[in-house]
Amino acid sequence: MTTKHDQISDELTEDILQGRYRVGERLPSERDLAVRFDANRGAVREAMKRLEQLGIVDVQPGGARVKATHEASLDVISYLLNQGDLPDRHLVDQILLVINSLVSSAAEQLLKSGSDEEIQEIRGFVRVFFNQELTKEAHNLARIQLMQQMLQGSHNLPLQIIARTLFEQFAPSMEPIVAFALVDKQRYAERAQILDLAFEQRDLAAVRAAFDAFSELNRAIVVAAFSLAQSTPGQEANSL
Amino acid sequence: MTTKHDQISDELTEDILQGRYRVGERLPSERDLAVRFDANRGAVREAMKRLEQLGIVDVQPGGARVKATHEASLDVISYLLNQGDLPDRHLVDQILLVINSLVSSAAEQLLKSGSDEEIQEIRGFVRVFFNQELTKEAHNLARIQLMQQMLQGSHNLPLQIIARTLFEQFAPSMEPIVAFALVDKQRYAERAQILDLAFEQRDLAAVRAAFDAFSELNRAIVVAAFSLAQSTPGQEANSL
DNA sequence: CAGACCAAAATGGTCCGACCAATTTAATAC
DNA sequence: GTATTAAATTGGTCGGACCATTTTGGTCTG
Repeated sequence: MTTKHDQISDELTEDILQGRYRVGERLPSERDLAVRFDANRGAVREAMKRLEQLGIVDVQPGGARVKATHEASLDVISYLLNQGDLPDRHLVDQILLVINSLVSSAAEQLLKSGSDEEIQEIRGFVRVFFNQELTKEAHNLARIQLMQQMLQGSHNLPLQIIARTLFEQFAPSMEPIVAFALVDKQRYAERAQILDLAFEQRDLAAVRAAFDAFSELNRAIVVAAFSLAQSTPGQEANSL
Repeated sequence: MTTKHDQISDELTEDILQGRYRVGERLPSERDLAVRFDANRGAVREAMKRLEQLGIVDVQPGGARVKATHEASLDVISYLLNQGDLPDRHLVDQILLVINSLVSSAAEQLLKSGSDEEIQEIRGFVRVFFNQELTKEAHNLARIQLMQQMLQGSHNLPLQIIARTLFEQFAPSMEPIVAFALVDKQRYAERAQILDLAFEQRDLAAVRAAFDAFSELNRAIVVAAFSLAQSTPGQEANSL
């Protein structure tokens, strides 16, 4: 069972992100919230601490005030994604773009300062895609691992943290979509060939281009999956 | 005055990030920490909530365990930056790279889906650099504003959040460096011209190239400032 | 001596009631 | 209507207490 202060913070986060409080508005006092959630004030305070860390609330003596979404921390993404039965398509698209950009940047740093061994290692992960007999699950895993390896090879801590944070919120939200994903393994294999070659030559521009082409496929999968998922009646009924 | 639980969480964060606890090791119990900080357990718990949110500690019944830095949240960056009297040069470099990559990605989205009006607006911020008579402060501000406008024009919330989070931690840490910054306004003007033209033609590749060239100047400033700052005896004595 | 077992100690999660300093609100005087 | 002031509210902190779970130590057993 989740702890009480987690329930409280989750529910309040929902409320706020759903816009049930206007920006700048004052939240009920901790004492009132304690009553509402049938909890002790201490538990409420721990929940508030989380909201504060999430960057959606500014708590000061006198009262806690709601902040604008764009002032929030990266961790709000998961909440934003999970507001409907399907994740918000537009937001998913934005995230995909950012991840792509980050991994691409990782590739750049990898090429600039990575050892030949590291490049070879990455190529190993690229070549996985040469095999078109992969199961769908194996293919999914391979895509993720390739990106993670590139991130790791960048030796750029902020980059790694950002990408991981983003991905950890993104992946679970995509669960309801993943069943509809159709992977064109052949095209992946083709583009992996190009990417592998670009790595071999350590040609930055070529790697970026090849990886962009590669990412394009990722995006295409998601787009197609969304269309399928939306045309299929989702048999959920999730409200509070 | 900062609150007590903030002091506690700051001090503990220092300890952990400094490596005074090994990864996986158990932190002292909340009761012991309360004694050490001469505080109530409630205050300690609020501090722990922050550490948990920072992603540097995993607290569970039985004890709180230290996590690895790469599992942390983006907010650790400021702590990592402020561990010496000068920010860590290598980390600064990494951050600069990431920010550049993000803004560049913003430019891409801006070009793809931005209205002509938005492009015009951005160009306004680019043209500021045509004026080589700017004061140093004005020039600093202009650089920041240009990036912010590009971010905003991307209409990509995750992108904006990431960039802002990064920047908010980065900027204050650079304070001790900024005095040593020397700005080559002429080169900025030259490159701004190119960037402006690229925007006018809405040529993605050109914008990216121009912006990269532009960012290169930003990076050069920092590199030079670091050299100056390090060769100048910093007359600080900052410990606890 | 190693391993299974069990009781005691320790730990986080929650609750209650209380006090303080600062802010907010309401009442009051001008 | 506005400045002043007093009262109510709010977050920050404290102390002590109970519970369920986890750790820890010791004991018994093979």
